[in-house]
Amino acid sequence: MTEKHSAKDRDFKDTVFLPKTDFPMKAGLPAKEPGILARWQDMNLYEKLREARADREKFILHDGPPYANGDMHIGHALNHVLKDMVVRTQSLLGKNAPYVPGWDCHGLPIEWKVEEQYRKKKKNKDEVPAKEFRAECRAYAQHWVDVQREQLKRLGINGDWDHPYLTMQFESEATIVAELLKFAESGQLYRGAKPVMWSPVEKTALAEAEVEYEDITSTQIDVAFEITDAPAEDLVGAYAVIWTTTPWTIPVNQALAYGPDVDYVLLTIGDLPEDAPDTALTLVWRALAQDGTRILAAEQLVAPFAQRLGKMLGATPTFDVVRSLKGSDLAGTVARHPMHELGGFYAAPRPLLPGDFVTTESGTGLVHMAPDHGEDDFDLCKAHGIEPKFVVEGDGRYREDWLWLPRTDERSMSVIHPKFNAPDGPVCSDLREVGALLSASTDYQHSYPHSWRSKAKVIFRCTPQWFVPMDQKEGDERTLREKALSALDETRFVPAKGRNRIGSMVEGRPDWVLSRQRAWGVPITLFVDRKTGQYLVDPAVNARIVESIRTHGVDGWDEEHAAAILGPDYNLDDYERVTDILDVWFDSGSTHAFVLESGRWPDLTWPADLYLEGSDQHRGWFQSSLLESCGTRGRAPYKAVLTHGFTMDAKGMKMSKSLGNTISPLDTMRDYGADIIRLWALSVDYTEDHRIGPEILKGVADNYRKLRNTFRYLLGALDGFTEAERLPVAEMPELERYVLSLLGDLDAKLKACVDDFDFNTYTRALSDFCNEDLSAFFFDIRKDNLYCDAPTDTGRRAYRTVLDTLFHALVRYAAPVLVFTSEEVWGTRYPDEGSVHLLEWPEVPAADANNARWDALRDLREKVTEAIEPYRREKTIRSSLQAEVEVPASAVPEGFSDEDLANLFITATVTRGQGDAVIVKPTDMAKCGRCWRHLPEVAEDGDACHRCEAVLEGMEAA
RNA sequence: GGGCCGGUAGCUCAGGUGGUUAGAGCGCACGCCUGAUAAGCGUGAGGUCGCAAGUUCAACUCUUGCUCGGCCCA
Repeated sequence: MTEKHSAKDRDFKDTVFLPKTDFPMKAGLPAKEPGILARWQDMNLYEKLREARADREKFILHDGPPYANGDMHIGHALNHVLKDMVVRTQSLLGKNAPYVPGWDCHGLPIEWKVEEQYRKKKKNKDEVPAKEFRAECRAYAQHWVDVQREQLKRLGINGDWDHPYLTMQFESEATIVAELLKFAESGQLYRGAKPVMWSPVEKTALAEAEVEYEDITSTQIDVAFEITDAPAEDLVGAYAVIWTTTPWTIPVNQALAYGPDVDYVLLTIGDLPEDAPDTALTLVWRALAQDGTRILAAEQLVAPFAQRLGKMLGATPTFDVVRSLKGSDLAGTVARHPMHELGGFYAAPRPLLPGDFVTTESGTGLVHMAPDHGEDDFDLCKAHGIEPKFVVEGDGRYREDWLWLPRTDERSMSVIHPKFNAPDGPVCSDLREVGALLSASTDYQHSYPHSWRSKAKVIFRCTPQWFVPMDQKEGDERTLREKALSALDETRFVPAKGRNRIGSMVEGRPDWVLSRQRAWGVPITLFVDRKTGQYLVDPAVNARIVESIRTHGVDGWDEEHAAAILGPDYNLDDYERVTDILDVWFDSGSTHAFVLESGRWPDLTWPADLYLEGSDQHRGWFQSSLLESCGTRGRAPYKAVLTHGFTMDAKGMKMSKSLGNTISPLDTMRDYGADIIRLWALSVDYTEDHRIGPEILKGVADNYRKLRNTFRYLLGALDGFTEAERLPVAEMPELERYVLSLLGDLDAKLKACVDDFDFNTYTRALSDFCNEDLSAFFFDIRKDNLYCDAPTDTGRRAYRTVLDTLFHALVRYAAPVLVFTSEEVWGTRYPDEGSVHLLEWPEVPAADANNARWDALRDLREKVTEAIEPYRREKTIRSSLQAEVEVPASAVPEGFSDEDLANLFITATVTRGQGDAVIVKPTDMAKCGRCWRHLPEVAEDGDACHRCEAVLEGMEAA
């Protein structure tokens, strides 16, 4: 400190009231956040908040369970930050907003991982008892639940982490079974069939993800089906030609399909060219031509068909068009199976059915339908009352008693065996024998599904499955589909387009297939009467089923418990114990029952106020929950649904490990801190797909720093503030009241954002207010008062009172976003007052200010800074305090004095002129050594002005 | 291939029912301040509003096609 007392040389720095705070400019979040987290844990923040809001209105956000497999990824982070923001903002509004996180634990991916571990140990899954296998799946899921729980906690997600829900908890499993039995009791279950991907080698159904496509060469054949009946007479006796690459499906053909919009031609066979070789085939062909044989095929596909024939005949045959017809003209046409002479199944008529899936890309435009072995086939046949036959068994062989056999060695082969399908194999031979095989060659290259594990070919095969019907009228005369659709009308969707998306899915979806032929999941706990095929509905038995699951978990349905469950009134031998497990979507669709309704978490209530997940869940959880709840309770389990898009890389491309463009939230937390990820998630338009990348994160970090510095300034400027210093709003200068009114506007805007779940606007409004209204305007103008006015000065007291109000409002607004930083801010000022997260939405004092007048004032202020700029460029003026400014009198809003204007514009003087322009000139006045203002009373640069003189005297007296 | 959705400055986002030179914040460049200092203030440069047709006196805004990207299906 200088000892010189002459005003001229004195350094006044120590007499100026600079902001003072321990709050560091540099955040160091990665190091700091864990400590804050530990404090919350020690003080039981979640429980404290429950107690504090115990008697308040509730807001129930029901957590959709992520799959317990692998580390948290960016999608989890986004989803949970949004959920946390919802919960925290509702809590800030004073509501009781509990959050019980959950996990989805059953299902195939976990089975795979456990099997993978087996393979490493050279163990065979089939040799491990099911119970033991499930125990390992359970342990595997639990491991990842624990890992993800820690990662989500680290993100600052506030929830009941000590009591999460898991779909594999016995209580959950018991409720899932109870829900299933509700469907059973109300008759909303049936056993049907569906073609699934089936591996004859592994003798099991495969999921799409277990299948890989490989290029192979298959036999392709053209087969003639004789038309026996048709509305058009010239079709009768003609041959419909079909083409297939799976000859083995011909023995279960039940129909033909045509495209209603496809153009067909009825053809007669022309003579073969003279140079065609004389073979058995050509002789037959010439005879056909002689007889006037007519064939039917799609016009566009005649040429490739002729080429295939040409390869067989040695010369490409010609055709004469008898007439053209539209596919729709084929309605009502009936053909017969080439093997019709076998009688029975083969003697039945084969109708031609309209199929939208029929194209003219390959084949003949007529498709043979085996409902047992194709999805299109199955659906089309089902729609026309034709049922599958189930004649290919699990090992891929035709059933021994099937009419087409008897089995010989070659006929007992698996249908995927190349010899079975070969041109000289059993199917082709039989077709050739009856004159129906027009061509057969093993030269068709295409991609075909193979088992991911065994690399063997897979087939489509119908297997019995349990379904929930979508279109069966229930007790209230409405179908499940109708109930679901009307439930959607009563649900709020944010954004609104979500309704459209899930609505069209519910309208179009097929019956819900509940069964999976798997091990790790909740069993379909049904006893089926072996005689009638009906499942048993007995409340007493069902109660024992649920009890057994509650006691033993999913093992409670094992064979060892069956007799006890069934009880003395039934004979176990009369019943089939279903061993399928439930689709995991039924598990998660039941979370509303075992989480919200169960009473296991007393704070929770049914239905939920909100479900919040990614837009992929329109087909997933939103829908399974809707169907489950509509089927059992007649309404949706949620009042509102909020969806978010997906996170892409910096270029808008999907993230994938193979592209190497993934961003891990774990890395980001380590490098930047959780608050940065949170701010990112709440800054982007999460209702659509959005991006993340190094540049974006850098931008978020910059934005964070601006917010952090606003708080740092507030803390520093409020150093030593006491209640005694507070000034009533009515006594404040107009600028203070104007800023309070801006705060009121912000408050209203933020509240609206909370209601709309529009957190992007929320964070933007918050940050714009800090930057524009505070830092660049209010704080800048009042810097002089804060630094240089006497602590007792009314103006300074007014300013600090408003800063205090701002502090309390802003720290609350920021708390749901920057959960760690806001706690650090709060703790810096109030080290002993709990947590910022226990506080409620601030009361912002009403302040009157004519904002239109202030808007005009700020416009003028902008013109003034603009006008000063050229002088600063040429360095005639350095600080704006050196500028004397003349502004157009007409541009000044009423009620501001020249002195007001000089303060607001931070200039030496402001005067009014009659012109239109802002005129600037450098001041001649000397600069006060303390406050740096240029004032007439200052004789020499460095002297103190009157105001500062008085302040200095006051300080010396004290 | 089908359904739905999206493409506005380097980045993140605004732009009721079509109407003057398309906005903001950040970043960037330049300058000021050196008493919020790895901070604060100011000025400025950045956009053929994915592309192409069309409707219209007039289109970022409406229609169609294309393209790129996404989710869900096949």
